[in-house]
Amino acid sequence: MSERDSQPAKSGKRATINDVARVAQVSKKTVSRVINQSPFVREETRARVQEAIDELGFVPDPQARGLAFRRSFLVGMIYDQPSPTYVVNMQQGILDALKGSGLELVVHPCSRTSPTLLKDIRGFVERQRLFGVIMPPSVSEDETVIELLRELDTPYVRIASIALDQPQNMVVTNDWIGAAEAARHLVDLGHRRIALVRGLASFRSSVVRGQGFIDALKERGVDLPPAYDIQGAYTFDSGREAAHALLSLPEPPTAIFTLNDDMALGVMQAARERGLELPRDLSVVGYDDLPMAAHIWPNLTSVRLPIRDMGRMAAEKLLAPMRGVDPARLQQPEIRPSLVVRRSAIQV
Amino acid sequence: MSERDSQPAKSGKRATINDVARVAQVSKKTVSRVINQSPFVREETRARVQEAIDELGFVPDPQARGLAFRRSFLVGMIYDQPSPTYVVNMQQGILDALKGSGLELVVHPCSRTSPTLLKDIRGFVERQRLFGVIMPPSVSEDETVIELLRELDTPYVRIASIALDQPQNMVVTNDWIGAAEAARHLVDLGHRRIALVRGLASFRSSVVRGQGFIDALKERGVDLPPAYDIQGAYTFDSGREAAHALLSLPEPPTAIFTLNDDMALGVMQAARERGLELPRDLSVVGYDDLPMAAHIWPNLTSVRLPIRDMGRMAAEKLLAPMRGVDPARLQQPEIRPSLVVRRSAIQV
DNA sequence: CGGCTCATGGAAACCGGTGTCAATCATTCA
DNA sequence: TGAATGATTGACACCGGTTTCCATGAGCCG
Repeated sequence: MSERDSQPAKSGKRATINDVARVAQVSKKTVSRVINQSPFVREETRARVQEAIDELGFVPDPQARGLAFRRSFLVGMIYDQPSPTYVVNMQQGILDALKGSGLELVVHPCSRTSPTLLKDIRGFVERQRLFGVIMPPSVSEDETVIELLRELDTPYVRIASIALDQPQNMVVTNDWIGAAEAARHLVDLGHRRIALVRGLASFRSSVVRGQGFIDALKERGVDLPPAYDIQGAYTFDSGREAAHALLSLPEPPTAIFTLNDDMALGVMQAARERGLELPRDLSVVGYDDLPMAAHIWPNLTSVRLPIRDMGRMAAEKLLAPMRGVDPARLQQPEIRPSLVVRRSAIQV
Repeated sequence: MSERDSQPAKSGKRATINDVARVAQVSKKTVSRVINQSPFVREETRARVQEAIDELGFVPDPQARGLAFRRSFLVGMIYDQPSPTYVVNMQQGILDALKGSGLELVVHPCSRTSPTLLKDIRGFVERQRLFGVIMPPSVSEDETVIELLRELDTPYVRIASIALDQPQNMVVTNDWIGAAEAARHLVDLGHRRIALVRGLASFRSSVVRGQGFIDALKERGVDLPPAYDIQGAYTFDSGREAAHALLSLPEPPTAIFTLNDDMALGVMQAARERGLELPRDLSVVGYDDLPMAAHIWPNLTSVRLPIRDMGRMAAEKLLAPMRGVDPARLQQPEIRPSLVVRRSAIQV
């Protein structure tokens, strides 16, 4: 084990604001001003206080500060997203942005179908007096939850595939484009009989992605017959069933686009159950680009969303007021997914 | 959207302990006693106070309470585990146990190789005055971190594959058995040339699992020649390389056991790159039973660990003192993994 | 019936910061 | 030079709980 740092132990006791005040020969209120970057402190005084802070290794107690501010230094991530990869990457992104800010991330999974959803969230947010809340789909699309957060006067940022809210409260992913790219890719490979397996209709992403796919096909002069437009549920099994249905058609598709990777796996499974060889007999394109997409056989062509960056941006929006950032400058460009071409979709 | 509950809005303001005291006609100290379940309150009084609490919907402020207790109501999960599935499941388990306790979960990924590891953790734990910390491997195996937590006088629970600490601080998984089961399974299928791809040597699990595998083979009279014992790194690529090495041997194995599923995928990839057909030409068994194990082709036989339960147990150990549970009664049975038999390993 | 212990409840200080508002200081204007 | 003006700073109450210490009433014994 290599050598590691660690604080000089500070005599076992944490320094308080009073200690700093004594050392710097000022009142605790002035120390508080320095901590909170108040502009009403003479530079000379500020420097003296800062020196005392550094010398004592003083770090203000978040609980005491929070009590006085009537707001904690905790950011809540409320999610009902079932994909572990999505969740962990987003947590990472949020933590990237939170680093050094003194804020911490509290995770709070939930179920939109639970009858106690609102009570749970209210309890969580209100009790902890959260600094802010970040929500990915699909809970980000639940207006009753948003209404609750507004009532509780808690800042929030929603991540979703369409702008449901003011820019400072949204990180928008352009899922239309992602699906459109997939469509163009398949058409360019020569496919004409291309099927679509959608996700849960209750997810906006499913609608937006589906539309992007259909629009792009149309652009290229390809039609999506109703029989090729299947409603899935974002699960492996729903993908499998959809594929069996599609492949039983008198004129089965030569390519299938699924709105997430789990369903793509289900499609591949079904194809093999029917004795097809992949990718020769069927091209498949997924959405999400899970790590395993690159690890399965054949490697899955998929649409990648920069989840971690999305988490980071969401957290930055939450931090903006604290940092005095102009909200207008915050209107980051829309998140654009990119198609990662691998070997599951080939020339027809 | 169906009807949902939600508190009756309580006139916009949260009730404080003073409000409760006024309504119940007692001092705030008495209310405090009721909240903290002090035995020195007459039953009649306690009931009256409880009634007032319920009527007002009073919930004590964790920040104020924490300030007075000099300890927050936050549980930290510190991890360097790269598998999203593992992390999310463990978070779920911890939250299962925390539900209703008033504690929240704060996540804190870290890197054991970072030169600032200890400083980071110290800052996190000390600043937040964490109620406790839960650590899965491999950070749970880092004694410098444990030493730090002891110095900070912060309760912790370690999850690991061997008992590194006192029972109240440990959730132990019996990885020896999991690997042994895999070995027996392969031998029972008729395999004799069985190879092992280990994980990072810095993970205890890799050592324990490897030993379990070797011991069980020996039990069955099968030997593991050095050329069949490959050091991997728990990554897809390391599994792939290991398999290429193994399959280039003059006498290649007919089965490969990898100490996690990612490497199993790498092995499968390598096999296909060499034109082998799975599972006919090579049996593969993994460890972890990631969700995708059941979704890839051929379905991966793998060893499953009840990660969520492990997280729950860890959190319960942390809560035990608060609940006045006898630490002796806490010595839950060791966690036993189970082999999930699928189709990636077949009769030779 | 007085004295004493035990169980309870209350007043006030404290946890470690922040807000309010008035006092102090340095400059500038008349 | 005195007063006005604006920049700095500090005293004190307060955030919402807990703990310490003391007072009070009840029950018990001689």
